[in-house]
Amino acid sequence: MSSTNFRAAESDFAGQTNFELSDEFLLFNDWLEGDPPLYVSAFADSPANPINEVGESGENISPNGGPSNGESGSIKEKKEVKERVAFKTNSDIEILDDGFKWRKYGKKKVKNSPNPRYSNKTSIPTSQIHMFYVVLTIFICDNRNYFRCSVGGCPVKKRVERDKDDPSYVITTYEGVHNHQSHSY
DNA sequence: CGGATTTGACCTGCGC
DNA sequence: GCGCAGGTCAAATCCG
Repeated sequence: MSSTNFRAAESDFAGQTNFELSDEFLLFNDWLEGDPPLYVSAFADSPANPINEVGESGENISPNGGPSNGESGSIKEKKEVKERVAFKTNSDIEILDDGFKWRKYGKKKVKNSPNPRYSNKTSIPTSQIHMFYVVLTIFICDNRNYFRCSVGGCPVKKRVERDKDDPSYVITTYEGVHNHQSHSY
């Protein structure tokens, strides 16, 4: 499953301009070889290339048709399009080891999530049912976490969140290219 | 004690 | 102009 599917995704993006395969692809490939139960797909996510998801056999399953040729569309020209790679991973854990060291710098609650989950506010007195309800109402949410590569001067950022449509999937979005090798080397 | 994480505040862009 | 949401900052806190 995984690695074949993943390589299909890789080749799918290989022809795109504005898009360069980075070390994460190779590291994820290695990681998948060791953990075959996980399903992983990859898709491009940039203003010029909204979402091109890759199916099991590598075919493009995006409703927008085939992979973009990368030419900039009508999106705001002033906004620089950084290289961005997103991984969709079927996993219970949200923080996957991709061979790089990350420093968390922010967290956001995703509003109106169709798949609400409880936050980690666990110290709720269960005897107080009313309060329990109130607290849950306030804190039901999904979180989006923001990370920066902890290597000084490296511009790479990563964003981790649950898939809105299927909470069993974790979407990890990488932005930029590392200017160094991973710590696993 | 130093590095990592948490979390509320702040900034910015966008739609109405 | 205003409100909202996404993204980032930075002080406080945690933890090895």
